[in-house]
Amino acid sequence: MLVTQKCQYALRALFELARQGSRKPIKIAQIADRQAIPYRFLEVILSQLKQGGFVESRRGTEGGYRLALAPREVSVGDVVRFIDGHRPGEETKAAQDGDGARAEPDFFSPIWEEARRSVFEVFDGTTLASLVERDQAWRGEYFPNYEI
Amino acid sequence: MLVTQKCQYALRALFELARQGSRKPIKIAQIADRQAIPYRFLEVILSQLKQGGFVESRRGTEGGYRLALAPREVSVGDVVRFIDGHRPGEETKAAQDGDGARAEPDFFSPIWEEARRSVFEVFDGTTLASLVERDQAWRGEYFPNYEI
DNA sequence: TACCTTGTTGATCGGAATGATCGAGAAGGT
DNA sequence: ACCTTCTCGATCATTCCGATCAACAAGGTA
Repeated sequence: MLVTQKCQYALRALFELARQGSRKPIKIAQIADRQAIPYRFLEVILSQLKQGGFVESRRGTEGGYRLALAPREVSVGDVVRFIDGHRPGEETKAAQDGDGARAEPDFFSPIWEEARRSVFEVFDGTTLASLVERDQAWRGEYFPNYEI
Repeated sequence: MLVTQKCQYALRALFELARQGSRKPIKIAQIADRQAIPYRFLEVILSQLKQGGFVESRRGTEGGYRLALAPREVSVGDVVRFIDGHRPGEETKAAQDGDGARAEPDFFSPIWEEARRSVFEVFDGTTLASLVERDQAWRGEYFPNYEI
C-alpha cells in the first residue's frame, strides 16, 4: 500500500470538512457517518490533525471540527507526510562499515529517492480545493438542483 | 517504506548475480556474504525468484544460482511487482453500496493510481544492466586495477 | 557405492506496525 | 445544573514482515 489506511481516513475527513466549506464546526459523528470511518478511530485521527495545525476544534453542544487552513493551502502530500511521515525507523540508515575501508555505495537508494520524489510530486499537486472542485463537478452533473 | 526489505534483498541478490556476469552458478552463501543478507532468509527469496523465472539453480558441489534472463531484460519494476506484488488485499476493492443508489466516486483513487504509475515509471526505467554499469564505473574509479 | 555439498520445501516464531476500541474526564453551550 | 462534544491515555486484536529451523532431495566426487 502506498499510503496507510489511517492516512486515507485523515484525507477523507479533511475532504469532508473542505466540502462543507462552513464556518460552523462539524461533529465527529457526522464526518464518521458520511465518510464511513470508525468513530473511535476518527477521534484519534482528528486529534492528531489538530496537533498538526490542519484543523481547529470546538467543544460543547455546537462543537465539532473545522479546517484551520484554506483548502487551497493543504495538499495531499502535506497530509501524507504528516500522518505517515514520522513512522519510527523510516529512513536515515546510512550504510555503516565496521572497519576503516571505504563503504560500497548503495546503488539502489538513488532509485528509492527518485521514486519517493516522484510520488510526492503527484501528491503535492493535488489540494483539498481541487478535490472539492471535482466533487462539485460530479455533483452538478448528477444532481443539477441539489443544495447542500 | 516504498518497497519491502525482502524485495530489496531480492534485488541485491539479483544484482550480485548480474555483477558476476558468470555462467558458473554462485552459491547462496557467497551472495549472502557479499550482500549482507541473512542466509536462511535468502534461501526463501531465491527459491521464490526461481519460481518467477528470474534465476536458475543447480545443486551439488558446483551448484548455486545464476540469472535466467539477460540483465538488460530485468527491470527493478519487474522484481518489485513479483516480490511485493501479490500481497494479499492489495487492490481491487471497489466501493460497494448497500442500496441501489449510485455510489459516490472515490475522489482519491485516481491519485493513488497516478502515484503508483509514476513510481513504476521510475522502477521500470532501471534494469540490472544499468545498475551493473554504475557499479563498474564506481569500481573503476576507486580500484582502477581491480579484477573480479 | 559411499560421502559430501548444496539447493528445496514447508512450517514456524517473535516482534513491530497497524487498525480499532474503551473509559473517564475536561471544556463549552444552553 | 445539565447535556453534548471533544480530549487523553491506555489497551486490544490482527496482520505482516523479517528471520530461523529441521528434514529432505539432488548433484558431484572419489
